[in-house]
Amino acid sequence: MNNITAVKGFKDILPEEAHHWHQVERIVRGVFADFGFQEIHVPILEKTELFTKGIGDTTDIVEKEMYTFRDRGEDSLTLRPEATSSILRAYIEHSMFSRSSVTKLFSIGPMFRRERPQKGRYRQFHQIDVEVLGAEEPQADAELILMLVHLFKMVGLENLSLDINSLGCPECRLIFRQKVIDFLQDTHDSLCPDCQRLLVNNPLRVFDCKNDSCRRLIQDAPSILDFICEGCRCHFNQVRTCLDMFGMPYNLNTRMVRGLDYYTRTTFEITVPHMGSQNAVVGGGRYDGLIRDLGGPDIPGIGFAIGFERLMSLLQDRQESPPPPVLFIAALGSEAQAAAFKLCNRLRLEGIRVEMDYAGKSLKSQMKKADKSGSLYTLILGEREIQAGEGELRDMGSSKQRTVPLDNLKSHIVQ
RNA sequence: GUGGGCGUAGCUCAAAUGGUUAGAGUGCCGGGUUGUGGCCCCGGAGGUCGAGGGUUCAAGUCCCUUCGCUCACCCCA
Repeated sequence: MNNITAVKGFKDILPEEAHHWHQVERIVRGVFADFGFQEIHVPILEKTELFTKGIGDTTDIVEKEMYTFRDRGEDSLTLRPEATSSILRAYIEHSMFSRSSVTKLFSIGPMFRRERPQKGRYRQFHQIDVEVLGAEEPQADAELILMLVHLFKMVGLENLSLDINSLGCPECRLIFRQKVIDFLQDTHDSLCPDCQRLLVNNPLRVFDCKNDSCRRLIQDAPSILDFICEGCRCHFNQVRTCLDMFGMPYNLNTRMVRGLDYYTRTTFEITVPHMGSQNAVVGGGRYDGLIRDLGGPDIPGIGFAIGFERLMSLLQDRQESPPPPVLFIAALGSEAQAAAFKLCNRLRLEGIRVEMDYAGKSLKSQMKKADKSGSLYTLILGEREIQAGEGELRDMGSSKQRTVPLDNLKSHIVQ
């Protein structure tokens, strides 16, 4: 087998799976509509600069996971590793902030990260991305989380674990950052090599380490909530009050940090057990300085991304099959075949799902095919039936059969 | 980037210590049976045993190399 295969980590979504995706998308879009979100399509290719500025140039994503190349010797371009940067770029580029004070957007599409593929992790994967731009109020945070949980409920998932935290603003985070460095300095040598490196570049991410010995050290580390400024503390408390108002359970996880540098204040994550370290189905948070950093006005924002493949893997048990055809036409002989071909397509134009076999095989073979397709009815056409302008219509459920006129077939079919 | 597992038919897998023309189930194609289909029966097509090299009279099996897949670490959604 020396055939050309798909690129490593890039997956084909086969028809049955695509159908399941579509079902979930429909539900998701319905929820977004209820909450006043509008869809935006942005390109999958952007100037590299957008991501180094947005995500942060010391993050793993930017450092070693992006698909970056030169466009025929011109600009450095990158296949987007996440959607927020692109959406904000579009928001700024089209001055969408001047249309209304608050803009609610969603987008669904592929992202690209060159990591080693694994269960629940692909190099091309899909995200459902949601952004609220222009709302600083804690209500916006709570509302977004409410919608998220509602969304999961609507697709049939409940009792998932919601973690929330606040990362503070750049000012108070700087103070906390130093506290962490001070705290870990003494135990520096006991940290794993990765964390030793992180301590210099991005000390908060040491909290994310799965290494047991690092975790033990971190247990006694200071909590960020003890160091955030009055404004951030107040904001976060209001978010929590709102969540309580909705009766929404959550874990306060002061060790949760995010892998993208742009996050500020409220962050949240939905995880599911038994998914190893690929357990984050949703990640999100506030990014109040990002629009400004990308060259736009100083407008606050908050959003989240759902890992589509991970979401779908949780739904595996309750997937419906694509709808079967309503009618299968089995034709015998070339004359009947020709008539069936015409009839088949005429009915399709009238909005009925019809299938037939063009190969002109034996009746048995065609009946087998009809049965396999799961069609509700089968119409049997022979030369004799064509002459008479009628056909044998069989109800596949009851096995009852009757002769029906071809020009009025539709009225005999109960869809 | 690091580590483990696995590559035999479209799919799921067999083939004891190396030993004749590499098998089964399922799916596909055809035929028989049947109340024109489901169940059952018969037949057919489909494999360079991932690739390359080595050991041997003899390699799917042993050794080396390589490629691919997969799982975990890492990271993230």
